[in-house]
Amino acid sequence: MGATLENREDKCTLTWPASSFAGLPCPPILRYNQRAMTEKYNPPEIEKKWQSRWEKTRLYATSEDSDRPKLYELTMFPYTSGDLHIGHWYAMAPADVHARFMRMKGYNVLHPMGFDAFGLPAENAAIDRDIHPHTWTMKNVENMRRQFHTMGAVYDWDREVVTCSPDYYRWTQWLFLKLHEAGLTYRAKAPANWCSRCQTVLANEQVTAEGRCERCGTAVIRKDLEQWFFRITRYADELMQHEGLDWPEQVKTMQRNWVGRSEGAEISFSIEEYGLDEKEIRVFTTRPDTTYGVTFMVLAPEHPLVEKLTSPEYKDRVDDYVNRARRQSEIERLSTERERTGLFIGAYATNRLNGEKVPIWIADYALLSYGTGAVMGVPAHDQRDFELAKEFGIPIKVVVAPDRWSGEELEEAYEEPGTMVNSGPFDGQPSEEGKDAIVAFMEENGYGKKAVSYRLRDWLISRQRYWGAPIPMVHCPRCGIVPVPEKDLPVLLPEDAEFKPTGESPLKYCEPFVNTTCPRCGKPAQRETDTMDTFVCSSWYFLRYCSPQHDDGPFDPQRLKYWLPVDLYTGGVEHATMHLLYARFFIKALRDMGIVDFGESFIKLFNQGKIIRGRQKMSKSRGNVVNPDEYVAESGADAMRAYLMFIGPWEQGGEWNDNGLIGITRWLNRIWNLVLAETEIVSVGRGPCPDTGEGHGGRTRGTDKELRRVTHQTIKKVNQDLERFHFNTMLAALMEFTNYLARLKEICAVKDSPAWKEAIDALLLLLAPAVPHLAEELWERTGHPYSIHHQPFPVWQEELVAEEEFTLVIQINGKVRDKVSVPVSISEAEVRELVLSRERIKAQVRHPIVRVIYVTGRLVNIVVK
RNA sequence: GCCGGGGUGGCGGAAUGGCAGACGCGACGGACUUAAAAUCCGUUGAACCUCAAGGUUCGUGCGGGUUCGAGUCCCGCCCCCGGCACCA
Repeated sequence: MGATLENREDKCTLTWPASSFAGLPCPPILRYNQRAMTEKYNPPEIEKKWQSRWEKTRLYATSEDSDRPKLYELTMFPYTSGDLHIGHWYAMAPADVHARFMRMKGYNVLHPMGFDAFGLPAENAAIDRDIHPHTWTMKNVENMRRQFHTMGAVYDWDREVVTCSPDYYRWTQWLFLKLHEAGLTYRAKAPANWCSRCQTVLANEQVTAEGRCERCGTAVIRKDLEQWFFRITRYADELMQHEGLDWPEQVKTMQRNWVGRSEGAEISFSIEEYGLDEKEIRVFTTRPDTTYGVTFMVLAPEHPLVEKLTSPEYKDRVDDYVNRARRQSEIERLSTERERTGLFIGAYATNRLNGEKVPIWIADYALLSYGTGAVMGVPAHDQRDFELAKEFGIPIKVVVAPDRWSGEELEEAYEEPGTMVNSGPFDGQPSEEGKDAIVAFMEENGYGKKAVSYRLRDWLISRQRYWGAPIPMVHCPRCGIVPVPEKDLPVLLPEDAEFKPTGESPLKYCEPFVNTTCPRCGKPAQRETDTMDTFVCSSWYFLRYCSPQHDDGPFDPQRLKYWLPVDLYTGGVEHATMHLLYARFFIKALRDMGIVDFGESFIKLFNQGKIIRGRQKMSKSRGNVVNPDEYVAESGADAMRAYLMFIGPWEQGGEWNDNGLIGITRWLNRIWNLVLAETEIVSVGRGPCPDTGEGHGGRTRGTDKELRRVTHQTIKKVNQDLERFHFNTMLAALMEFTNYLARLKEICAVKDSPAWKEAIDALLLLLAPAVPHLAEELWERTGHPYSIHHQPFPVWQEELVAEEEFTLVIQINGKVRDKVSVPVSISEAEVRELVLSRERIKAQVRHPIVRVIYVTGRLVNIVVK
């Protein structure tokens, strides 16, 4: 144990605060090997110890009878895909740190966890591995739950929610029935994503960006099936509003764009001459001002009028085109590089504004699901129409003149506002005014009106798959579609269904499930065999956490009233237009039914970034996944938690790097040694800090006063950073504090000083949210009662934070030329005098001084000619 | 194409319009060690001047502007990442 005497002179240059100890008389001290003195920091051991103690003492159990203010902090629950990967840690660990912080700040914090457990991956795994989806899922849940425990989070596991459990999906079904009662569900034929190889319908998420089946790579086609929808479009306008929500601008914008409200007009074109029941083709347009420029009509290939209007000589070609369009997949569409296709169907419609007869075409750029499924073709003022017209020689009629336009042909569609021409009585009007004028005119004459159209479609919730919540409906040959009575819920998912892909819902072939009696007439009937989209399950799970065992309804209203809405919701931005939109719709619908009394569930939303590796997203196929378990076993959960936070700003994500973890591990070791290493051995030459010691700037150095100042500055910084999710800079501040304390300890006998004790206690308390196990262990070892996580978070005293001096930066023409330490109380006049009397400055000010700018407490800038 | 978010040392990243590069990694030098690891101390944006103490110039993707002063604000571009993309 070779203790060495050293000359103190060369060790007194400390870095923080800037040269704090410079100028102190430095007696020689004894160096020693701390590691040899002290028990080693052993993360796996202490983490296991505290995790089990926290659990035994139910440290994180939450209740509703608290006199503290409530705070509901929620992290998006994970899908039960197998195990918790580093991305989950990145989402969960910092959120847990924040929840712990708020707990210590005195809030009654609900920070629950659960599992999104229904869905296709389980079923696919089942098919691949010949294992039941339930078995596969529950095995994953168990594994993920175990992994969550190693993270050391504050989750109250009594509140766990697993969406595939009958206790849960019973209420998913109940909510379906409520939506049904409210008229928010309907059944309609709709195209589904169909993989002809797997013989199955795919969810949108199962179709790759290239329009292929995620599993086998076959191009997905569309197949019409009777499906259930939720009328989310009824809430389109409200979903675009985010009043009172503290959400990222990006998400709000994405949702607004997704809903895609367009204002315009619905205009009717006459087809009376064909003697059909339908006398008109209705179109939606945002440009009623261009109605005089219509030179053709376009119907979506699937439009019901196509069959009725097609003249016999065009029938074969039209059928062919329609069939091709139906089969067309996204990939084919993209590969055609926007080449316009279309076909004249041998019929005409009349533009009632000018009496012109225009040919009716079909083209795949007209979508049945948007607007009215029909478009008026105005080639001069819509690029798609323009391309079709050019391709097939349809006339192009300019009705909105660009500036300085003198009748020449257009190179491309002119889509900007202009002056109306070739528009009868409307000639000469600015086109923007013409919009209203023309709609008003049409309205008077009964063939047009103002209209709004949305990009948002109703939510297709049917899945022709096994592993989901059964839709609680019965098909009765006599009574039609009849809802299952509430008392008969849940409609249990049968365990023994054959879930191999056959192209139809697996439940269809499960006779004991299908065959039932009609709840209305009591005669034999069949159950609905589709299951619900998993997004239905996740649209209300945050309500269930309030009272997960409640069996009188989806939640206990009293407890819901206590906890909801969620104060802080964190998760990935990828859910902006799916889960978050669905959940908002659900809550608005429940509000309108009087089931809840609020219309938004997530007051503040925060999106963390993604963690990548090798500049790429982590994925099993790339082989770049980081398995957190190995790192936890080696370095500990505390190091993992801290490292993930230290990578960079939470909202930006970042790259995983093993070396970064090393730095954190070293730091945690330094904390361990700082707090625990015995100091008695270091006795030679060691004396009390010179409490009245004067630094070179007349400032006291290495004193209790300074120690307390640094302590309180750190407390302030950590509080403010945690408040704003600035975990990386919070850790940097704690590292600086640790470094400062370690140096102080080395030169002064600080052990028994109250300021030192305050500093170490504060350090541990500030560390508690980020590295809960280490903080708890050191808290115990420094003689405090269990548990540090019941302690209040340190609060700074502003008067202790204040510096007595500051470094005045002296600039000449904006360039730093000198610095001097001055008391904070210095007046501007004194600054001027001091600065101008300095030799260095005098020497450099060679020209007349124009101005002197003094920024209080910071710098002075001498402006010379 | 449209909508977001970015571009700062060798790397991850700090900086209410006021000392650019905190904190960490890496690298280099030193202490300890038979040696290595670990640990500790120091140096570390670039170029230049100086025996030295120290000093000068340049520097936050590019080009302009505002300002006493710009990584930060304004205008015009370039590049990277993410999302949306025939929505009439």
